[in-house]
Amino acid sequence: MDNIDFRLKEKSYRCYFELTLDLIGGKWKPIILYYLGFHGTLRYAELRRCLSKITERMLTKQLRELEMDKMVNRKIYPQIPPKVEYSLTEKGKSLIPLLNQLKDWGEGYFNDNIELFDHKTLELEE
Amino acid sequence: MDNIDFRLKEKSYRCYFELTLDLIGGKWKPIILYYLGFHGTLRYAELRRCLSKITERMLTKQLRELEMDKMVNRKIYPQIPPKVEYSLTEKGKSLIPLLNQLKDWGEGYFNDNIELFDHKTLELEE
DNA sequence: CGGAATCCGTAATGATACTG
DNA sequence: CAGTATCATTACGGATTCCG
Repeated sequence: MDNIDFRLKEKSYRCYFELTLDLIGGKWKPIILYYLGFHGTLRYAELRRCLSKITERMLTKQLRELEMDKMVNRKIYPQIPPKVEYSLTEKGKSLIPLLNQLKDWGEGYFNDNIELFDHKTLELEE
Repeated sequence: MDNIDFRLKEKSYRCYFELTLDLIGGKWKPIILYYLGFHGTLRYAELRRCLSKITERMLTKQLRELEMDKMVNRKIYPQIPPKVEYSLTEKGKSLIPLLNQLKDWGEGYFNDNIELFDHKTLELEE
């Protein structure tokens, strides 16, 4: 049982960048936000397929935190079998341009150092 | 003894964003890069003070990886007591505008939700 | 289908010495 | 000062079971 209260209350940061990292940093949150931004709306199992290496436990945990922080919406369809859709909130969407810039930066890094990478480094699907 | 070879060789990513995360993601690299960008050049102990909660082991490990990935320069002064200065490479510097945008985003999040934060959340030093 | 709960093993990280 | 080495702790992954 995590705190229902605001997650970040009583935390302390030395600069706004540290706050940003607490909100959207870590191993999984950036890529979850990126794929949600890229696809718009995804069901739980679709999201899981996007992040092929994540475990269900971690995906659920990260989604709950992102939900608490008002970064993602969780829409439950009360039916059997259940259906749950995840999407970005407005706050979450405001992050998309920055995430895309980071993706472009990675592409630039790749092109600038292409001789160092294996030719199978990228299996792009976009 | 880590591999002297290129760290990212033989890895595989589904999109450039995943490559970006492998280069500069994780718990410590973003904030290390941010503070190096903010201050320009920092000695090992100065950097450690910036990231008050990092252990020496983690700081060293992250710096070595960033160095391998050509994100950070490590300049050793052969003297006693030793002196080592860290700074961003050109590739690293190209990231600064994006990191600053992320900082601004965090500031926006804070201002939009200021009633949810404790008044002691930020102890800004900038 | 979308989880939650559990048990267990391993990998990542932390705390605390200690050193050239 | 700038790290290493060692050991302890925690986080995380994997598999399984269960449920509305």
